[in-house]
Amino acid sequence: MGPTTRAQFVYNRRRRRRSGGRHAVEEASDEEEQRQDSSSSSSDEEDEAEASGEEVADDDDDDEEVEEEAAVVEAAAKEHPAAAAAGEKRGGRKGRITISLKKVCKVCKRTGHEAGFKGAVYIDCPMKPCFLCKMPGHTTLTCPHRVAMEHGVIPAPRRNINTSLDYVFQSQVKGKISMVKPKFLIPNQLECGNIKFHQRRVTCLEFHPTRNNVLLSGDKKGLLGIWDYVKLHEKITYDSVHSCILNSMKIDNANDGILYTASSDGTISCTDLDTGIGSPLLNLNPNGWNGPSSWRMIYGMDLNIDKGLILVADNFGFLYFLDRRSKTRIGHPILIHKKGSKVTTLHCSPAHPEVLLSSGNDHYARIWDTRKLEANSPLASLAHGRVVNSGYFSPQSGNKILTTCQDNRIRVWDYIFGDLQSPSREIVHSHDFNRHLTPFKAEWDPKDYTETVAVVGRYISENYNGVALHPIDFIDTSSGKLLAEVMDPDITTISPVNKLHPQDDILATGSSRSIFIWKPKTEDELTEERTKQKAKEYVYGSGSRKKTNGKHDNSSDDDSDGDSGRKNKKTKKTRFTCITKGKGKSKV
DNA sequence: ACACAATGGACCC
DNA sequence: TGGGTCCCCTTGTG
Repeated sequence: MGPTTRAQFVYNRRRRRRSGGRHAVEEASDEEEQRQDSSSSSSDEEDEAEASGEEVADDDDDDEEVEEEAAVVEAAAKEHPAAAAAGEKRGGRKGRITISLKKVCKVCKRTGHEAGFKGAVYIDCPMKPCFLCKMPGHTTLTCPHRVAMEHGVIPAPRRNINTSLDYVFQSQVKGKISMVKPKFLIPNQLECGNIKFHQRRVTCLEFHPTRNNVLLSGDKKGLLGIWDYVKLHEKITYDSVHSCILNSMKIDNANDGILYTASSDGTISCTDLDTGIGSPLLNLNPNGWNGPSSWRMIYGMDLNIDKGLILVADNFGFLYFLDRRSKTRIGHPILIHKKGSKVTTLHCSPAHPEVLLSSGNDHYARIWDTRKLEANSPLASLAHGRVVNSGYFSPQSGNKILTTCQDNRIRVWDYIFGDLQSPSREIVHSHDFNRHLTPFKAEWDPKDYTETVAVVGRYISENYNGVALHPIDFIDTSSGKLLAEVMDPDITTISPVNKLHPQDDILATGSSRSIFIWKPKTEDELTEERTKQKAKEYVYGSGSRKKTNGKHDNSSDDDSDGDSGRKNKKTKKTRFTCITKGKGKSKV
C-alpha cells in the first residue's frame, strides 16, 4: 500500500469512525478490530511477498528512493544478465523480481509528485493553476486568497472607478447606518439534523414563511420533504410531486398552504402541503421523452407577487410566464439567455417585482424589465468568467446584486442603478463546479437590513484537528471579509445548500442527503467555550509538548493514528434524529 | 478495502 | 452546432 492509499485509508477510517459513533457502535472495539485487521493483513502480505522473493517497498520509503533502486536494478539486469542473476543468488532468493512503484499524479499523469489527500490536507497538483483562485504559479495551500479566519478573504481588486453615486453613498449614507445589525448572531452551533432524510442529495431548501419551524426540502430524485425541526419527529416526504431534480420552491404568498415547485422533469407543480396532492401548472414536455436534445428542464422560478405571476425559465434559455390563478401560460416564451443554454436562477426584485434578474450558463446575469420584455432587450448584462450558478437582488431594497460564479468568485454590485459595467467587488471563494454536487449559491441574509452578510458553502476543505471539513462561510460582502466559518466534526460532507431563516437566527443546511439546523451559541455555551480555550492555551503554552494542529494549520499530515478525532468525539453531544427510510408517502 | 457509478459542463474539432 | 472526450478536494453502495 503506497503512502497515498494509506493516507486515504486513514482518512476513510476516521470518517467511518465518526459516522459509526452515531449509531451507538462500540467504537473502541470496532477501532481495535480494524487496526488489528489491517496490521495483520499487511504483515501477511509482506511475509508472502518475502517468501515468493518479491521486494515490497515499505510505506515509509521515499518515492524517489524506490524508483531509483528499481531503475538501477532494471538497468543492471539489462546490461549484465549474468550479474543480475548472480545478484539474485547473493540475495539467496530465486527469481527476484523488482516492482517499480512509479507514483503518477492522478491529475496531470506525470511522475515526481502526487495530488490528493495527505491525511486531512489536500495537496494540489503543482502543474495546474491554483484550485482556489484559478491563477497559475501557486497552489491552494499558498494562494493569497486562501480563506483563513485570522486574515479574512482577500477581495479581488475593485476594477471600476467609483461613480459619483458611490461617492454620495460612502460619504453621506454609509456612515449613518451600522454595517451589521446590532446583535449579529452567527448560527454556528449544530442544533439538530436529519440524517439521510432524502433518498438523493438535497438540492433546495426553503423555510416556510408563516408556519414556525417548518423546513421544506427537495432532492435530486424529486422528493419533497417537510420537517418541523422543533418537533423532531414530525417529518413528511412526498415522492409523487416530481420525477427528478427539484430545483426551486416557492410558497404562494396568497395561500401559505400551497407550494410551487420547479423540476428538471420539465414541470411546475402546485402542491397542497397538507395532503401532498399536486397538480401540474406547466409541463414543458407534453410529448414525453424524445431524447436529451429536446427534453426541457426547469431550474429558475420566482413569483411576481404584485401581478400574481409565476416566472419560469428552462434549460434552453427561455422564459415563461404563468398566471397563478388561471393556471395558464401567458404570452410566448422569450429567449433571455444564449439559445440552448440553461437559465440557472430567476429572481424578482423585492422592491420592484417587475424587475427581474436572471443568471445563466452563458456566463451572464441579466436584468430585465418584465413589463417590456423582448429577447435581446435586457436592462443590463453582467458578464462573468464562467457559468453563473445564481444571482439574487438584495433582500430589502433590491439595490444590490449578489452572484455566484463557477470561476470561484462571488460578485457584488452595490447599486443596480449605477454603473454595472463591472462588479463592485469580486470575492474569491471556493465553490467550483463538481458534477456530483448541487451547485453552490451564495445567498443574502434576509434579516440583515444593511444587506451585507451572505452565506455560502465551501468546496475545499479545512484541516480541522486532522479531519477534512467543509465549512459554511458567512461573508461580509462589503469588504470580502470572512465573518464566520461554520462547521461540525460530525458533518464531513460538503454543504452546498444553505438557507437562512427569514426571522430567526437559524441556518438550514443541505449536505449530501442530510439536513442540518444550526443555531447561535447561547451565552452560557460561549462562556464555557472561552474557559475551555483558556485551559487549552495553558496546556499547550506551558509545557514542552508539541502544539497540535490548529484549526488552520495545514502544514502537515499529523495524527496518522486519528487520535484527535476521537478526542473530539468524546465531547460531542449526539442530538441527531435518525429516520427510517420508507417508500412513497411516509409519515415518520 | 477496494471498485464503481452517477452524470454536468468545458473544450476541441 | 454537435459529438466525443475528459474531468482536482463526492458520496454511497456492494
